[in-house]
Amino acid sequence: MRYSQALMPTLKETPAEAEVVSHRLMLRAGFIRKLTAGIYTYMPYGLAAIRKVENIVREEMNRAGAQELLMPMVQPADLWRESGRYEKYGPELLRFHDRHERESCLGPTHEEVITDIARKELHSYRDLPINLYQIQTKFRDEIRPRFGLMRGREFVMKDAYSFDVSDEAAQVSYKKMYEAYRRIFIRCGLKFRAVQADSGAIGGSFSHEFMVLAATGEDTIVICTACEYAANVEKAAIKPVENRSDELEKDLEKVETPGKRKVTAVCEFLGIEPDQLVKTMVYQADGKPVAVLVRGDREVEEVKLKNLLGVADVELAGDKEVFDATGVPTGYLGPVGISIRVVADQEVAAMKNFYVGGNEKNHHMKNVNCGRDFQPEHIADLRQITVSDPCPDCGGTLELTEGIEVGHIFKLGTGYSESMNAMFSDKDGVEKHLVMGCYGVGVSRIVAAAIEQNHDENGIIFPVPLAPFTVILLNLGLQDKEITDAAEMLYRELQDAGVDVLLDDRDERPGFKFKDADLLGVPFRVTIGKNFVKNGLVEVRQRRDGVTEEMSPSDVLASLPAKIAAELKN
RNA sequence: CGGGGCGUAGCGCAGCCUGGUUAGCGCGCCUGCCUUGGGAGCAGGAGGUCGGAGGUUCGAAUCCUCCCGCCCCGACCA
Repeated sequence: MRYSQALMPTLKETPAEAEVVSHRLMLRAGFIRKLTAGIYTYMPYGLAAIRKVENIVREEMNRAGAQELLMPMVQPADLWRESGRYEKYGPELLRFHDRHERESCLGPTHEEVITDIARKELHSYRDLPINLYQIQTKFRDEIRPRFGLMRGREFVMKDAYSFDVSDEAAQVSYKKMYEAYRRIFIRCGLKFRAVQADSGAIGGSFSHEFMVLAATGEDTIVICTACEYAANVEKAAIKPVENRSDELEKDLEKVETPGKRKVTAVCEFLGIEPDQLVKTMVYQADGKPVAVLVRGDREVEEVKLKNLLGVADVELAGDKEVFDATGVPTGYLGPVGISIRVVADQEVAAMKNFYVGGNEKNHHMKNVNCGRDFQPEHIADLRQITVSDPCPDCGGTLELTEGIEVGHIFKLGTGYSESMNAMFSDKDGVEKHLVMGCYGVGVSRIVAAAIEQNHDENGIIFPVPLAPFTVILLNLGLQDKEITDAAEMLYRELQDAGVDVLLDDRDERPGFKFKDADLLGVPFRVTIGKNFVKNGLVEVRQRRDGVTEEMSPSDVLASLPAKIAAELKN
């Protein structure tokens, strides 16, 4: 590509809308331009990066034995009614009517369509196992799109679906995808972790997320420093508390706590520590109030709560909702004699003689005991894990870190094949439900994540496998025939050697070209200038470490393509 | 949807509080000269429904009302 003919509009200044590094750099380097909230045009250079990721994903999916197909984006509502998700999916599913008033939606994911294909085309155990995938633009009407390509409403996703004869066979398919995903993210040059995850709205029984480690990540993950354990905090199970303290249960007492509503204020006033107090949080679980008990210094993990209650949505209730449901102002709520459902974190059940709200303004209770003074409907793991908790697997020390979810794999089981009646005949002639798995990669998000992980103050530093151009060739002597001839020749020769090369033949000053080369993040920069006229040498500089060498154009040709090929191998 | 913030030239911003006649600055863009190894310099030039609608006023970018859009924090998720 000749820079003089390319639409790669770089910006010196950062548009005000961008907050995170990848978004800022993608705007500055001319990757993307926003059309409206969460919806972007992929400009030529940005699209080239996306294509690089797509190709890696495609190669690894094919290597794992999956087959590519392409499903429709516009889907009939009736299909979604069959799976029960038309009602369940929520407002992320963009619904609309076509000209014949037929209800339709834009595909946020494709379990329904692929299951429809499966029930029509897969009839025998002989057709199985099979794994079908596509790389496609998805639309999810996110509540709050943000961070550029990190969370857009339109985004490029690879989604794959496996079909098996049994749970055991599905486990094999799942493992294959797990391995394929590891290879994909390694080849993309990303630092990542596979973590145990909640299976969320897609449904299913077992799942892993692939997290790129980066401070701007929207997820928090726990990693064990001693063993292989790693999990999303939403999922990270906390070990049950073994033995309850053998302290004697004391008599229940009411104490005055005028104006003290927050845990810290109550503790300070009563001269106690937060771990002697139990807070009562009211949640709306699918619209119905539930009181959730956790120790004063703990946080409720809403995903665990949601799973325990088996509801689609939980939301912390507002002051008014709390008062309407219980007749008690927030801050003084407690489980003793409360009228709404109560669930307790397992830790609460093991505590003795603790403090809770008195269910009366300006009052708390002391010497409260679970089982004696109140009986929760469930006692379960409901709080968020912390670094002071032991590893659920080995008891070792945990670390917390932020991650960007770039892949998610699920064992779906037979949920969809049952609701949509997708069957096959087994060896013994018995009709059975297909056992499914589904596997997603956020292709456009990978580009954003890669930039989050690979940049400096001057711009992007592309890993070679993702770089739209691996070499940028700077002609610093446009007026000088000798320099220009050498640049043109090297440009052709590098292209012939299969290198993605960008020739900067723009009539700009050297500093300008250097800045753009850095901003674009091209891994290798070859500069032809004065030194070529003097002694026939060009400069080769690596973007990542700034290592610079002088050599003849023929040496460039002899060494660079091989070097690049080595980086691509992995 | 709840909370916070912002809409003035392609981009980044000032002006608004305290209304006043041709609405400024930097970058970018166009023309010319000059310059050529880290976003040069000089000269000239183009480019604006001040987000939209209504109102107050002799007069509105500025004050008031409503609407729209965008960004940030939360719930959602590849």
